[in-house]
Amino acid sequence: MSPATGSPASGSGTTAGDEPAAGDAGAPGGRTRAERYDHTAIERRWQQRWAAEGLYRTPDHDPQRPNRYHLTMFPYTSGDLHIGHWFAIAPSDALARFHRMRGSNVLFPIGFDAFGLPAENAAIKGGAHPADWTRANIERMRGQLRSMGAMFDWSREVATNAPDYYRWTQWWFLQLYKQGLAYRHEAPANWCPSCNTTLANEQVVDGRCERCETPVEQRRLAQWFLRITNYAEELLANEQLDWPEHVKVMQRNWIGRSEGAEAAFALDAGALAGGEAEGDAADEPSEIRVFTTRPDTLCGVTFMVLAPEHPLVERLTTEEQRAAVEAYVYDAESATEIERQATDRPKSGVFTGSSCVNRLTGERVPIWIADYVLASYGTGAVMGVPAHDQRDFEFAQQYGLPITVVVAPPEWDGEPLDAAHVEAGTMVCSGQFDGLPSEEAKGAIARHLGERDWGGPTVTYRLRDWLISRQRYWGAPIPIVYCDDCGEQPVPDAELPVKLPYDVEFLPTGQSPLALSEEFVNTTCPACGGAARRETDTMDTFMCSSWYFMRYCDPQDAEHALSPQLAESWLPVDQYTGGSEHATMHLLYARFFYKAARDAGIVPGDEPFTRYFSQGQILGPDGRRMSKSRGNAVAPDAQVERWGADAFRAYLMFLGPWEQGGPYDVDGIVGVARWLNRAWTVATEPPALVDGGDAEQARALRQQAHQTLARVTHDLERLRFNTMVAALMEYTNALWRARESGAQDRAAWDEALSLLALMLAPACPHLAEELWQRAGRAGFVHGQPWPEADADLVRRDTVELPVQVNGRVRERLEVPADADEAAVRAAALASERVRAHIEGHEIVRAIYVPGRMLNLVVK
RNA sequence: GCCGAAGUGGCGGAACGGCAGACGCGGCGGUCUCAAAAACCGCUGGGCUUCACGGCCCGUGUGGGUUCGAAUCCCACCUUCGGCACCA
Repeated sequence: MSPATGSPASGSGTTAGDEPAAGDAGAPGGRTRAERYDHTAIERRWQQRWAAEGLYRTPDHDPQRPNRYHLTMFPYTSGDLHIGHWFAIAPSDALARFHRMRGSNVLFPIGFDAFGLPAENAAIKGGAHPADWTRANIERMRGQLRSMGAMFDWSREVATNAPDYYRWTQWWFLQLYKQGLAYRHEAPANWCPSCNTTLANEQVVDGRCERCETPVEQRRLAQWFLRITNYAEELLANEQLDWPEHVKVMQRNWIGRSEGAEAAFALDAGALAGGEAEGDAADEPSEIRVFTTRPDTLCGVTFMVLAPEHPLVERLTTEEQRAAVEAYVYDAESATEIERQATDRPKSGVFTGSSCVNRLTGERVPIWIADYVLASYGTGAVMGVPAHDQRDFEFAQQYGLPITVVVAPPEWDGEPLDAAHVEAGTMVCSGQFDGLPSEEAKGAIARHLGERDWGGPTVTYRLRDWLISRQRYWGAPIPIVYCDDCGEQPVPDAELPVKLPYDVEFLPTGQSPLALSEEFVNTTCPACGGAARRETDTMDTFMCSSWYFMRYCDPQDAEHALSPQLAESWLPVDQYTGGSEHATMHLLYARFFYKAARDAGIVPGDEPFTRYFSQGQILGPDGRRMSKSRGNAVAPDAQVERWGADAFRAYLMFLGPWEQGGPYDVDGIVGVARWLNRAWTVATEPPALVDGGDAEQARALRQQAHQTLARVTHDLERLRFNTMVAALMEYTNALWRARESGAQDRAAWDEALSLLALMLAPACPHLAEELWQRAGRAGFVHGQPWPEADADLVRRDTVELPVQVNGRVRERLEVPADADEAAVRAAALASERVRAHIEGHEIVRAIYVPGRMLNLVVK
């Protein structure tokens, strides 16, 4: 087995005979016949050599190097790799390489997110089976990924559709089930009529399906949910994570914590109209609970509103109102989410005929239903306080309901309001709470409710439990069996995986395709051995991607999803990179998964991704999202073929700050290509070299090299790839000029070229390797330690110091970097140009920042 | 409506409160060539001025402010992009 980290001895610089003659480029003073920079041959050669020598195989432990886990989001198997993949992966690879050279045993794995709708949709269009389509795509994408020259450890590749992967996805589901975090529940669910499946809340964007933009409807179905809400508070506490602030804010907004109170409104005993049909009085509710962030307004309640889907609606509806209520409920349920959520239409609702009692005041208020109340938030019921909530105000106006002010606006004269007063004020008409500032009354009333068991202070989240059931074929089957006698039963671990059958009519019909397969459905009960039926829904693919980074640590383990030892040695991920479009989906789900795994004692720490960086989005040359239909897509393969992977990688890094993204200018890459050609020429056609050359010139060259090294190192540390490339370009230009200026000191020149290859290694791994090898150095450049910049050389001895008069630059002086103020001031006053501006004025002040500038203030 | 990020040459962008425009694209002029491409060399924010070297003024979305000094910090506004939104 080859050494995993490419120790210097393992791959010697001598090359096999399959390479073009390196020429005698290194010959003293030799300007030999020019050899072109042949990126195609170079890249192919080194990719083969690295693979053959196992350079990037990462051992689980290395006695010399600490483990470090770098991860880039794995691609979906949608077909060809697009430029966005390159933009996401190339800088990540550069970063991983940098940390590897800095001495870590870096794990940088890759795999495929392979289950999900696109495979089925493509299959429906093209006729190929999703499994075959996916396999073909993986094969093609593997080749494209290899063309990047990234340091992936391919021995750890995972694909989420492989039975030995989804076996463990199913195991995770059962693990969560055992932890009480997975449950089946019948409720109205988001339904995409085009994809023919339910969707998680996170997958509904502006009332439309995240994938196909079809307006989402509600359907009442029994579905599997994961209790992500159990972790709402912990997921909210993300301040300490080293993540982009905007992503943390998005997650916090998504979780949406609201502090307030729950209040129970009393129902009359036997008041429920539908009660007799449902049977015993024991389960007859005696109250309606509401959630409010404004307990201070409780005495201003003049009506109660339930969501049309509220479970009590039917029983609260009186005979006289039944027709109207049923018509309203029907309309509300058949409306799309977009229609339901439109805020600009007038409020509507229907009276149920029943009433309830506000226990705080003893007042009786009518119970209405209205579609502005959401069944899925809070308790699905709200107290109507028209004086202090604009929605309730509009509703009260619409239906002539009373408006009672209980929080008096400052200077209020008792006149009726023309809009809700939602700000703070002084309590009125609220009995014992009168006179209190409303902010204080909030807590006082909430506590009052708690003391009497009428509710009390509480916290509500916008976050809903994660709906993971999908009525589609191409996913991991949910490992549950239903038995008439024993009910819902988990499939025993030993029977996993529950295999997804190949031979199934997978066209989506709204019914789960697996339900059509007798062979799949019919099974025996794990508890009693009797006949039973399998769950036929599959899991949301976000389940598969919530733990893939764990599997990379232990990809072949047949006994565990991952072993505790390997979890301990690799997790959590040190550096994660990927797009922030996953802020409230994958990144939130993965955090939830990790916390559940932690509670099960499987993984260390509390968070899966210690540090996360989100790159921006790469756009088409026209500044719009790239897409084939727009005709503005740039194919990476063509760029690689024409310019080489190294040039393409470097150009993607050079475009701008990585977190920003931006348009891809197809013409701009020539600048990078020119740069690499120059680097090639500088390295392969050196100037005349002499031992003991001009000392001053040699020092200047070494200074250039070490100053660049300091910049490049700093830029890599802060993920500023664009300025790293710019620094390398400047350095190459400096070497170019040095080469033109005549003979160079041999030692200085060799060091300068060696540093060039080392500094190129993260961004342009193939060219760096080629130059390293041509310089006759041992081992792979990627096995070398990252060089240390010499502080003495980085420091500048003299600086060009601007001299300002009243803040305007009038002169530039070449002075020693550590010159004292008196010396600089004297030099400044000796300057003709400075004198011209201070003549006839008095110098009242001077500000000197050593090494930066001198400012003379005159009057 | 609420929250967040960003506005700098023709373009992408650089710039610990201290020389605005690094680096690159494009453009202009030149070398090489029969020619073109490639490559290389020089110039390239605007205005005024000088035979010239040079000098002066303006300039980082707009308007104010803090400071010896502001692209950078503060306030208000405008625009663009992203997120959330009948969430009680």
